[in-house]
Order: sequence, then C-alpha cells, then structure tokens
Amino acid sequence: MGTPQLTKNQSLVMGALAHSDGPMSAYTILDKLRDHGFRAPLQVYRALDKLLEYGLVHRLESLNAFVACTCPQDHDHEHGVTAFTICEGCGQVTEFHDEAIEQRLSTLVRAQSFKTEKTTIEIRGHCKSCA
Amino acid sequence: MGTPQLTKNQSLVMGALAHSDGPMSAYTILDKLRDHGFRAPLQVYRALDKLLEYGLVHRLESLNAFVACTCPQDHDHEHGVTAFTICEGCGQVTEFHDEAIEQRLSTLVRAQSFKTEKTTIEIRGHCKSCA
DNA sequence: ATCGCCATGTAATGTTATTACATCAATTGC
DNA sequence: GCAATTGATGTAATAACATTACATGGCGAT
Ligand SMILES: [Zn+2]
Ligand SMILES: [Zn+2]
Ligand SMILES: [Zn+2]
Ligand SMILES: [Zn+2]
Repeated sequence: MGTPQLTKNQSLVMGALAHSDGPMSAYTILDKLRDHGFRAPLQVYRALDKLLEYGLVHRLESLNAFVACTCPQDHDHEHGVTAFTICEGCGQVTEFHDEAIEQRLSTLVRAQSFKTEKTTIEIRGHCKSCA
Repeated sequence: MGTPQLTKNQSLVMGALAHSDGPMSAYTILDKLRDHGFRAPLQVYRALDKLLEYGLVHRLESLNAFVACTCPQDHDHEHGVTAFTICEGCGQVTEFHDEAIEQRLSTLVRAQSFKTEKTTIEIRGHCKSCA
C-alpha cells in the first residue's frame, strides 16, 4: 500500500508546499490557493490532514505551520522519527533523521511503559548563514 | 543569579499551574484566576513569559499549553534539553531529561553549523494506565 | 520632584483551528 | 436502473489561541 492518488485539493496544497521555500501556515496556503478556488480554511485543513497521514507533509508544532517532507526515500513505508532545525533568521527548515536518537528515545519511553504514537523534535535557533 | 521574587500575577499563574494535575492552556488559567482579578489574556501571557524565562514553567508546543516544571533540581541554573511524554488518554505529562540525547542532538546540529536556542521534544501516545 | 523602569489594566484585533450542515460524485449491492 | 453507502467538497459560523496598542500605577535613583 503506497500513497493513494491525491485529490484535486490535496494536489493543490501539496504543490503549494512543495514549491514554497519554507513552512507555510494553513492560512497562508489558503491565500495562495484563492485563485484556484479555495475559499475556506477547511479546504486547506482537510487536505493537510490527508497529506500528513500519507507522510507527504510535516507539521511544525512550534510554528503552527507545515512543510513538504524532504525525505529522499519513497513514502511507501513510514519513516521513523523526524527532527527539524528551524532558523529564526531566514525561516529555513531542515529535516533530519537519526537512528541513535530514535533508539534512545524508544528506550527511555519504554522504561515509562509509554506507548509512542507521534514524536516531535524541533530545534529553534540560527542556521550557518544567520549566525 | 537565581529566580527573582515573583510578582503577584506571576505567583498566581505559577500557583494555578503547580496545583493543576495536568497542562493548562492560557485561557484555562485565565478562567481559574478570574476570582483573583484576572480579566484579560495578556495578564496570563505576560506572567507565563516570565515564568518560562525563569524556567519554572514549560510550554508544550504540540498542545498549546503550559505545565509547571517538575525538575527535582533547583532553577538557579538552566537545565538542559527537556523532553515530555504526553498521554492522549488521561492528559498526564511526564518531564524527563537525558544526557545522551542532548549530546547526540548537539552533534547532529553542529554538523549543520546550526546554533541551537531552544529544543522541543514531545512524545504523544498513551501511558501505562491508558494503554 | 522628576525621571526611568517595570508591572499592570483594558480594549481591540489578529491568527489558528474546529463544528455543523449541505451538496456532490463514485461505488456497491440489489 | 436505482437506493444506499462512502468519501470529497463547499460554506458559514464559531471556538481557541495569541498579540498589538495604549493608558495607568508603583517604586527606586538622581
Ligand atoms: Zn519527512
Ligand atoms: Zn537562517
Ligand atoms: Zn523542567
Ligand atoms: Zn494516560
């Protein structure tokens, strides 16, 4: 089971995010898509829900914003824990993955007998250029 | 330099969070403090800003809510990276710290020449009781 | 007393997200 | 063919979260 065919609205939202150079809020996406017939927030939120489900998009919790996934790999399988650096200067977001962190978190959480459903790792700061 | 004496509003907000059994949104805090003269969101947000600065309170980004810090240690010094498990069932939040994760993240981020200012780690799932 | 600083009070507004309800299209079963 | 189901969509209204702007009050330093 891979990613299903995207609907019209999902494709539009995906396209907007993919062509953006940084994260966008739902309302920013809405504005970008007004020319394509978008009128209400729900059109964006519904599309985002699916795109998040398919793993094509990530939500940045500390920003209330969304980015296209930049994983090199296919999305036929769930990718593990996703982490982000987020530059306060230029808004650049970099997605990365690390097996060691995933393992360590897994160990710590298991020690609490906690069952993980979703892990958020976001690092705010300044990128090389904006230091 | 330790934590300064809290102002009246800061004390009230801190008290509300400390006596709560879980995270509270700013507006929930506001409601709890109406009897003590709170009338507007800003009174809460201003107090929270300071409490966050002093490290007495943490913001849960994935919840838009706030919790009292449960560090055993004093707050005379910054504590390192803070992580949370957040149960979707009962709302229980557990704060924890891990040197290994901190180190590993530090390494990865340095490899990007990124300068960290604040790290968010939040694990949503179900606790032992709510499995 | 005057100034500067910080905490506070209040109102208005801005931003993010959800609920409720109606409609439409494709699919399934009869 | 045609009702029933399912999933996507459209629209409006509202809820939830956060900030801006401006005015006031307390208090220590000069
Ligand atoms: Zn990704
Ligand atoms: Zn930057
Ligand atoms: Zn803490
Ligand atoms: Zn629980």
